Amino acid sequence: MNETGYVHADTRKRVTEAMKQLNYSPNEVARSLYKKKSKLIGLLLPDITNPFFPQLARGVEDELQKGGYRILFGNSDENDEKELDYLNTFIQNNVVGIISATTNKSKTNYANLSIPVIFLDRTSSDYPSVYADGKEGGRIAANEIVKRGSKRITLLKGPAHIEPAQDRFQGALEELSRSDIDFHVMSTTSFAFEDAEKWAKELFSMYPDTDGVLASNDIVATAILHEALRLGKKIPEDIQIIGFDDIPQSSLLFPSLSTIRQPAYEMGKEAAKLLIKHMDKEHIHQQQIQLPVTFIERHTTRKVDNNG
Amino acid sequence: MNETGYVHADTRKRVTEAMKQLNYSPNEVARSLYKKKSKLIGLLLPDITNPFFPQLARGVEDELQKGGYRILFGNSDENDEKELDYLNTFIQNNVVGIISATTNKSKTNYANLSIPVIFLDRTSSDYPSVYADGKEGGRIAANEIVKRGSKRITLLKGPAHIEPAQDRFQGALEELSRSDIDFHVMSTTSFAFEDAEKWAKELFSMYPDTDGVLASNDIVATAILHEALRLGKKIPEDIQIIGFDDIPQSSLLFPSLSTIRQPAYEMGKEAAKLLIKHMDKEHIHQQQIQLPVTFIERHTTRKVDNNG
DNA sequence: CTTATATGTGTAAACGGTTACATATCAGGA
DNA sequence: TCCTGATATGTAACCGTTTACACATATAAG
Repeated sequence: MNETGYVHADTRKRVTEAMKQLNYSPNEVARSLYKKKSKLIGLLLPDITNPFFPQLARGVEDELQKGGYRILFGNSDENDEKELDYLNTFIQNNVVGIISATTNKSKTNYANLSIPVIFLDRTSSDYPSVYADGKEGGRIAANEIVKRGSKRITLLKGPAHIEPAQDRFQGALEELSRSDIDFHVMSTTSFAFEDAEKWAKELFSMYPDTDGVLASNDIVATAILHEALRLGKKIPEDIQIIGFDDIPQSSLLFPSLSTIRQPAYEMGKEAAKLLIKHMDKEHIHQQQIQLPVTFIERHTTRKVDNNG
Repeated sequence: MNETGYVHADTRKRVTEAMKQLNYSPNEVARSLYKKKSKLIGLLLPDITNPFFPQLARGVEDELQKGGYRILFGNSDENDEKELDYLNTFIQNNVVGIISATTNKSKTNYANLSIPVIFLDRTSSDYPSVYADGKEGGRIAANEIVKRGSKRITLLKGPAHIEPAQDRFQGALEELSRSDIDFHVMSTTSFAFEDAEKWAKELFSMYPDTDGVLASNDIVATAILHEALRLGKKIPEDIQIIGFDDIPQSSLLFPSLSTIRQPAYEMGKEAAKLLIKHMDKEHIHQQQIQLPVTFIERHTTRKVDNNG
């Protein structure tokens, strides 16, 4: 007997002792079946192998664990079919909520769900979501690199289907357009390091006199950094590089990477908190939580120089 | 009707169509309740935020996903209570198997489980397990650094409660003892980068003339590398460093890190395969799968020199 | 016509909990 | 004595499947 009715202290004790003796633990499956509710939530990430996501995942877990929730986990690889597949098994297993960092553009996969869904690292006007201010991040990056004297900037545009990549690109584009600096845009279609190495080579062969690169994320920035070093360029004297995300390894590079930091762990936590509020049917004021982004000055950018 | 009895093709078609129209999908919870079996497996890792583990996790997922299994995921932080807690909820949710990369020494937590358990990145004589040959890795590392001319070696001993850390230490110790090289051992108690930075400082203040470091893993090696660089040492001329694991960022460091590679992704896959075999009650020949380890020569070690 | 086989329908128990409700006992207060 | 509240016990329906089995019908083979 949990919660209701009159239970004498002695009886309660006898029962708990019996439970211990038989080492009984309630079957969550049966409970879930009757209640049509479990203590499970679904977490869908593009690829846990991408160093940005473990932080997110950990934030989510740490927060959900406090509420006694457990995580059903899947990698979507940004593949619509896989995503739908996971979503189905999530609901088949009676999850009470979903946190998704991946999405088909239209979000049709999520339209008919009767449980709360939080988008993480993704924006949405229809669904609650938690994300960093990518556009502002792009602006900051552009502003900082210009302030530090780069004159021929290459702006890397991330994969078109990845929302946050486009936001940061737009922000940077906006800011660069406002300046009187020469720049060109180079489009990339993946965030994999092996691909990034190719873009890096291409960049320096097409635009050998580039003296500033705004990378679409830290992985791409790392590839650029490597290639620049390989070509004998001095960093940050000959070329400045600013990344995006501030994944853990960025501070470990040499020279360490200046970047725009997204607070990944906090984003995960916030998403979990927001989900719990939704599941508790609390009245929610803020459906969209935008976290701030900060410039982390390290050694791929020069010290700021007031003379330009 | 699945499988049994006579079903006319037409009827089958009518049924599937009806399913589609009502967009019915079977409730796994009810199914699981009756069968006392789910399609869920529990995956327990120390900390997904440690760059070694995402690869493992991905290997596990990719393989299990093929068999239609889904993952209930938890981070234990090598904390016995947390581990036990997750184990309990795993069984309460009718998981059909567990893959664990974490353990209380005695493995008492696993003693009374009626479902197959595979230890991953951990050795065990009582349970099936998948791990890399850490001892041999330690030997190789010691041999390679000696071969390349380091004369005053510091051997870093990882946290005592982490099995693989001890294996690689023993291997290196054995090999160094056999040589006529001076070396000293320094004990560390964590793999966190922030702590590693402290050991690095301590190492160079205690043994300033060290010309070779065998690190307990790549994170620690990275910290050593940083500190050496900060002190103005030339790498690999003044000091050679060999890491362990070959986490993705090791090739991205500057100079890039020579290390002993563990095939993390494959280890995850093998563990999943072995688990599936156990669940299918196949007769298992090899309960312990040891994967080979390889020396990855990069730029924190000198080119091999036959003169010593 | 009988029988075997193919196909379809219907009923009910079981899985392990939760919830509702009915009932029984016993104390103390009116 | 009667009533009320605290405590304890018992019964049954329900959650959505799976499985077993009984029964009905049609068609083809002997």
